[in-house]
Amino acid sequence: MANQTKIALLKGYIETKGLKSTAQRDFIAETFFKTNTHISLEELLAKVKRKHKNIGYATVYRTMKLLGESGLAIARQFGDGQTRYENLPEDGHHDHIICIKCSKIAEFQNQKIEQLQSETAKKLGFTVVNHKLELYGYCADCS
Amino acid sequence: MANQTKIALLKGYIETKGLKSTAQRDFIAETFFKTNTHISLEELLAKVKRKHKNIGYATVYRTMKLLGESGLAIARQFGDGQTRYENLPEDGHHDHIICIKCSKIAEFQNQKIEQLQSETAKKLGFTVVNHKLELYGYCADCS
DNA sequence: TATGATAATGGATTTCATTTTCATTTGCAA
DNA sequence: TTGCAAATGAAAATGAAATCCATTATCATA
Ligand SMILES: [Mn+2]
Ligand SMILES: [Mn+2]
Ligand SMILES: [Zn+2]
Ligand SMILES: [Zn+2]
Repeated sequence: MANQTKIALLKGYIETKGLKSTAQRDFIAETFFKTNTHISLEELLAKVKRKHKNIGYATVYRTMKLLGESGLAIARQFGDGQTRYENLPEDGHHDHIICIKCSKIAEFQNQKIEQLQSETAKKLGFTVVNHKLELYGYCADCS
Repeated sequence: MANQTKIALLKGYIETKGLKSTAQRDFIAETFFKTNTHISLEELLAKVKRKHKNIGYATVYRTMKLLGESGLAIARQFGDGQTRYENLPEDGHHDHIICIKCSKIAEFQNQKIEQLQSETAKKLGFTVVNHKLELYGYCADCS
């Protein structure tokens, strides 16, 4: 999805929620849409501050929360105590494997696992809305 | 595993680490071994304080960290910002499914999922040490 | 049993990520 | 334009967890 499309979707979301579009939100969102990592709020704020020194922590937090709610960003927590956000992947949902030595993050998709999850949940009477699957171990370089 | 066995294992672990056995550690560990939920440190501290008012939260934190390291307790984080601990399951590793309405937690085991995880990791050059799989959704009562 | 080295304790303090507060500014519908 | 609800940003508050430090406990050795 093109970043311009995302910005349009964001404006739509903001409108339906009765919120207001602001220069700060636009700039923070644009800055985020250009990233391609699992970026922390601290890192994103630093990027934002390069052009707009006066934008504060709270606005970045608030904007990213909004992007998360709207489905235009995915919040991730890899156990280091910091929330990270990533852009929507082009090819749908993925999960992560994290190196416990060098913190490298690899992504994977496995339709079979997803299916088994649903089946397992069904047996327990649950309906799955979302899930978190993280593998931790050593990457090729570190093992 | 019997709680007495666990206490013995803990003492062994403490010894090999060059640490010391104390009345507080023993009592905190015993109290924890008697639980059968995913207990938060706050809840555990409350239980501990019923008998020993002067035991502080720092000691509970430290003791549970020790139990986690020794493998006698499993630390869990279900996304509510609090670390929870659970006792070793009798029948080996399990994962969780959490109701996003009533917070009910169900446990499950699925050997096929575990196997697919290893295979997936292998393809990416990783060796899995541990993993986190949590399903979130609605339980039978809440859907 | 006393001693001394070392680890543990617990209350207080600090850290760190995140949230909230609040005075001020901004967006936007009428 | 103007009214006013929403947003902003600096600062303070929050809450979980870690750390500090004076005191206490453990334990091997004398
Ligand atoms: Mn990712
Ligand atoms: Mn469990
Ligand atoms: Zn690595
Ligand atoms: Zn429920």
